[in-house]
Amino acid sequence: MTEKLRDVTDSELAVLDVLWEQPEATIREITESIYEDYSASAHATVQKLLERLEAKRCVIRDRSGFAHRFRAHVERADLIGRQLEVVADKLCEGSLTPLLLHLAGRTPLTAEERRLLKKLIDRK
Amino acid sequence: MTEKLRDVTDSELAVLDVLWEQPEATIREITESIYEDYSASAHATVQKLLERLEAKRCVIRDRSGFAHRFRAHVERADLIGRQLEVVADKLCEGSLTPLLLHLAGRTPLTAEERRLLKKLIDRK
DNA sequence: GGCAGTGTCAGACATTTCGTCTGAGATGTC
DNA sequence: GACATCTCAGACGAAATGTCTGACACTGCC
Repeated sequence: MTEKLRDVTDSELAVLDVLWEQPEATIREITESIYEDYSASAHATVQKLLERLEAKRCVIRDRSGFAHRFRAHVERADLIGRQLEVVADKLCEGSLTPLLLHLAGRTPLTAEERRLLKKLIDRK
Repeated sequence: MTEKLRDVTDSELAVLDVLWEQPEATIREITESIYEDYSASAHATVQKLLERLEAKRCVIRDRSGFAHRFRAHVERADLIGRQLEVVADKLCEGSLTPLLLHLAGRTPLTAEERRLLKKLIDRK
């Protein structure tokens, strides 16, 4: 379904961060969130980032109004999952299990997190 | 210590794969492992990849002989850890815990892996 | 000593990606 | 009509990446 959807850039991520904060926004609003001083070129830059994010299916564009409105089409968790798959493909022949074991061995956890984690593992 | 050590490319990874298989190798040996037919240009390509891997401190070069000999300076697990950190930095403010929880929720596991995993979580 | 084979190294090259920016033109407001 | 605001197409430079060439050094054998 999701087709290609290659990696998301840091700059693109900044745009997505805005869209994860509020349900939808125009280019102008996003630009003002990201750059401290608004300018025509900053606007154009954000426009280009959104264009690429749309191509990557990370964003949905509503063209009905004069100024287009954008909504996030992926959650942060989707991106996390995707990135983890990329790592697994590169280094573990696609299996996520080694990543899980790796993290389990060296991530500092609170007692509460341990409990939750074990519950997740046993879920079926 | 490890300085910059940026991301490792797929082609560079192919070189590292060879070096993870055998303790050390010359450029010629690596080239013959990767490309089906050896050629001067393939040799030069591998040379360049090794040069970059050396700059990234992923490989150690022994210049004492006529043909240099190379050894891996990172383990596959190091790279896994590094990549996971990159993902965490990009998407989870540097924390590995979300990654762990994410994976725990959706990685298919055998009973044996479950057992091992819980042991890892409780260690310490 | 000379020569063929093999090395290293420096650097060029085309391609792609990424962030930035400009200009043309459409649409809205007053 | 004048002006602000928007989209869109496209150019731009910098950087990364994989590939390749040419110049030169070392080894070993005749």
